[in-house]
Amino acid sequence: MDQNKIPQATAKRLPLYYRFLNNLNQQGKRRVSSKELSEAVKVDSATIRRDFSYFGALGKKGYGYNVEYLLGFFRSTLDQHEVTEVALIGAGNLGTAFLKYSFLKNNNIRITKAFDADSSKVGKDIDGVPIFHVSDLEEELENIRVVILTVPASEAEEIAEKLVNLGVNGILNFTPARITVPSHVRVHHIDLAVELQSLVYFLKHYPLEKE
Amino acid sequence: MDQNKIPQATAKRLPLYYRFLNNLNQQGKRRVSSKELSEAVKVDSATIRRDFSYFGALGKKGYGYNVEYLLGFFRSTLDQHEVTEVALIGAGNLGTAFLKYSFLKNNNIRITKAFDADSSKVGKDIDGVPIFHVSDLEEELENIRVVILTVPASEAEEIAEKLVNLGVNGILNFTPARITVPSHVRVHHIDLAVELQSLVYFLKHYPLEKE
DNA sequence: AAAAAGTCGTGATGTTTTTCACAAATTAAT
DNA sequence: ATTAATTTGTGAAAAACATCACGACTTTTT
Ligand SMILES: NC(=O)c1ccc[n+]([C@@H]2O[C@H](COP(=O)([O-])OP(=O)(O)OC[C@H]3O[C@@H](n4cnc5c(N)ncnc54)[C@H](O)[C@@H]3O)[C@@H](O)[C@H]2O)c1
Ligand SMILES: NC(=O)c1ccc[n+]([C@@H]2O[C@H](COP(=O)([O-])OP(=O)(O)OC[C@H]3O[C@@H](n4cnc5c(N)ncnc54)[C@H](O)[C@@H]3O)[C@@H](O)[C@H]2O)c1
Repeated sequence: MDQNKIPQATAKRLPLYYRFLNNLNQQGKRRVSSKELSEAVKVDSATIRRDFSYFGALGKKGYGYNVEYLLGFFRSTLDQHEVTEVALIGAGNLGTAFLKYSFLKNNNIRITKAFDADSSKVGKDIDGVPIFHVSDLEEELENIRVVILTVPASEAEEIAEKLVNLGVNGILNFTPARITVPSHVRVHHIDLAVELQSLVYFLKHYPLEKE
Repeated sequence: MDQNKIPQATAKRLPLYYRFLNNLNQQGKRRVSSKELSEAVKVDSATIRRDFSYFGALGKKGYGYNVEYLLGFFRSTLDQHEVTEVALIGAGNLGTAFLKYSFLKNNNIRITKAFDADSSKVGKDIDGVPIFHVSDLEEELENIRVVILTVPASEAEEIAEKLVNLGVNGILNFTPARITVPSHVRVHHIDLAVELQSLVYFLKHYPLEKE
């Protein structure tokens, strides 16, 4: 659908722009330049202008961008007018933290169901999100298309396969396992240990100049 | 230090390679090809060979790579022979999940101290990590150079400034705030809401072909 | 011993992403 | 009105990254 020509790097920044535009709007700001936005989101101003330009001419020369207009534009581009329902598998330490966090206000995303293999957790709820047994995935998942995966790494592959069979096509994978999925399924890996370790590596091997 | 010429994209993959090599080694595997590794970590085999080649000729034509040798090489490249101590600021939902997770075995990283503003948490410990009051940062932070930041977004900027003044030069920032730091400080943002939202965006706008 | 199969390292090429730099347009100041 | 200051949108260039494809070498098979 839409424009298949929006670069992936651009697409990844859209939610970021959206959030800052929301902030600006709430602060009552009417206009904003790519330079200001650049300072706020730490993305080069030329990159921001380029990003926006893929969607047409959203700004005005000499003026900048109208906050309200831009916000509205991105709201619909990001489908923020409707709630996206997602499920979470693995209500452990990390999973619980996500369940307690609301993605609704800023992202219009709601975790509506959680699943776990631990029967002592099943039947309870965390911040209003009911926890089902993972064996009930088939009956309970319904038409949810996006899943947050926070199970132990050893379970990841097996669960992922089940999810795919149930029609899931997006997985946000927090396990260290690199799961194998058919090409029509999109997996984003967030590998916290790798992030931490690579930060440490950069610090030791890429000394940054002082000022 | 070392080679300033290792591409950032390569550097980010090193911890991933390291983890899989560890797995292979524990499984008793003696050799591995870039093709096998590629299937495991989902990175093109040419990319893997290119990545490795920045460090010299680590493999042998017709044979592949010796697991133990490669593992040893990356262990020292990633400074895995010594424990890296990090601190965590904000022992809330997300912070607690991190405190309960051990980065020691696979990454040789240990969270040794946590800080929070909530005095009901101060003095306790989570899985052996003591929680101090954030006002004691100066006395307690000592020579810790890397910090995981899991405070509310509104606090991020102020805390970050304090951290920088205390000599921190690496921040893993989980808050949605894009913090401003001097150029000698490295910040890696992990923006969970953005990750989730961009996954949703990709699914709606980049339909993947079925097989 | 020779042939076949496997695999690395890398020059060359292709792709994606970022950045520069400036004409064109608008706004603000004098 | 005129001039100065802003700021966009984008062609062009640069930088970063990924992939192809093959010679060289090793291992395995026959
Ligand atoms: N917590 C962290 O800071 C952290 C850091 C890096 C990586 N991770 C990764 O994130 C994942 C989750 O970590 P965690 O700390 O929350 O672990 P955890 O053990 O606290 O939680 C895992 C949860 O999954 C449930 N579970 C186990 N098997 C299941 C199955 N087959 N189906 C459904 N649920 C099942 C368990 O009952 C548990 O509630 C792990 O893969 C871990 O490696 C976590
Ligand atoms: N939990 C999630 O799933 C999630 C998702 C996306 C983003 N985030 C971001 O991660 C951060 C942490 O989220 P959370 O859910 O753990 O929040 P939380 O409210 O549970 O935890 C924040 C902790 O920081 C402490 N704190 C407050 N002010 C402080 C200060 N000045 N110094 C030190 N500690 C202070 C609080 O006492 C609390 O313990 C937030 O910025 C949030 O936006 C969290």
